[in-house]
Amino acid sequence: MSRTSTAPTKFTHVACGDCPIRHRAVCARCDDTELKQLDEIKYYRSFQAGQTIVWSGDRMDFVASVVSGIATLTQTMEDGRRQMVGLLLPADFVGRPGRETAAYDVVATTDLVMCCFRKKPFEDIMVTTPHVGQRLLEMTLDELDAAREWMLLLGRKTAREKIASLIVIIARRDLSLKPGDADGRVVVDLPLTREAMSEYLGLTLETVSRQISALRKDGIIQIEGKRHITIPDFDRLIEEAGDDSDGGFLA
Amino acid sequence: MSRTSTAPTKFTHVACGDCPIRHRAVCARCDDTELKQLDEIKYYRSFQAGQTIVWSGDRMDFVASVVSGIATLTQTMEDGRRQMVGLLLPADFVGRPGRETAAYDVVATTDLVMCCFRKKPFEDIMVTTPHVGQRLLEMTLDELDAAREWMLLLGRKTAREKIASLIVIIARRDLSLKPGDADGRVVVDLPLTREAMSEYLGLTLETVSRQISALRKDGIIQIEGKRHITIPDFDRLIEEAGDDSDGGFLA
DNA sequence: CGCAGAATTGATACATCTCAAGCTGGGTGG
DNA sequence: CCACCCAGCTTGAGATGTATCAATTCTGCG
Repeated sequence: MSRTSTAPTKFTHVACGDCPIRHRAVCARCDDTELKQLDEIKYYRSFQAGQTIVWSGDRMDFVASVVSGIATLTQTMEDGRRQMVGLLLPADFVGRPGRETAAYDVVATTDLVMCCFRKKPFEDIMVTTPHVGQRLLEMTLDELDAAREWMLLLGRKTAREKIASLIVIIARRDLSLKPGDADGRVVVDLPLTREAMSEYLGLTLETVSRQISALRKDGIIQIEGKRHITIPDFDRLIEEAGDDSDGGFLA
Repeated sequence: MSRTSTAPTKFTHVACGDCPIRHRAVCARCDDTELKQLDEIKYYRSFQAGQTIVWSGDRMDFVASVVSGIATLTQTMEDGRRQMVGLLLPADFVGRPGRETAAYDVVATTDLVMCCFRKKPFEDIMVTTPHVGQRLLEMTLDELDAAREWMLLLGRKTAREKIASLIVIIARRDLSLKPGDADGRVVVDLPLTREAMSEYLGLTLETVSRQISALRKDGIIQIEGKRHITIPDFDRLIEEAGDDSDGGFLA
């Protein structure tokens, strides 16, 4: 259980007011009183890249927000086939109030910090104060929309479109944080291994690799190292993704 | 706009107390006062099988519950590829509070009756009373779970497993209404055409047809007409679906 | 009866998977 | 400090599952 190379930033107990995800997480709408209630039942946990946080079927006595880092939700079939069903970025919520056991494996893809709430008291807060439940509904509806977009990708897109779509999704999330020039050149670092991408996209790792190479050969993307991608023409990539073009970039 | 063959049951204005979905829909937890508020902003609409209720991108000034019949949510790509992303049964909710335009096509698969609420007043009720939002959160979390199961199907299952899974899903929903003998012989009527099944499963219509024939030849299912299916051994079908066996039948 | 929509079946093409062999870069121990 | 090692990745060749294109065959209904 010793720490490897990069020690994750230590959050022993950050005041909610100073929290980096204060305005986007499940607590976004809370007033000072509510925040204080949450503060009393919260604790931080850190995980190393690659670590499995929860196994599907495990008893889970907390819910949590991702503070920093990236985690995935994955389903596994008996014979080992795996499908990612959630990609959790900072501010995203993990766990389901009212459920005893985890429905999916939760894995830290990078070093990760989570703000955990003991489940029972969290459920109580949800009943007594409106803002947590309201925000959670909003976030869950967003996740459902994302899941449905993902279903279109899994059911109908070609391998090349899937790869292009994934890069677009990651690039957009990056752009939503640091503005950058809307249309032209875009630079992204993939936070996923080829294997994790294949689990996201419902492909094999080899097909992922081949299609990335193909996009590179066609000049749609440029690659340095394994993970660092430059997109010379973002609109061109969006076309490759097969998405309804209309943008929705700022919507 | 004339009525065809089977005229749907007419619900001009049913008292909420007598509503067939009273205890399962978004209003399930409402007390009499809340119910009365909803009653004031509701109206019924009927649709014929095959009719498109909403087009993706349309302005949508209501949200609704399915009262009877079946509807689908579908996404369409520019070149016409289509993926179903939602299958709505009685009590299921349509629309998203706080959103202006529809994100998906909504199509009546059978004759259909919906209980519609004007959006703005509905949103007001959600803010002022807790029970509607709480129930909607619960339902949305259930839908998200279903979507994630669906993603595993789309991303990792074979055509045969997809067909078997779909029959299991439909059979379970039927069983959850009328009890029936838990394990043995099960009888189902498919509420979907082969084409609708193909849109659900991310397959072509021809592959759906072939795999149904294959399951029939292997004795996993028996078919009378196009839609009526008998499952002599439900556990056998579940195996074919590739699902984690543990059941979860009554959970 | 005969039509039209729905479904089945066949032959072939093709995208992706599978199995297998190398490559690459960064960390480690000698 | 260098050689090795190994996880992550790339590339190749061939197998295979599903899509595509094209006839038929059903079935309910006018």
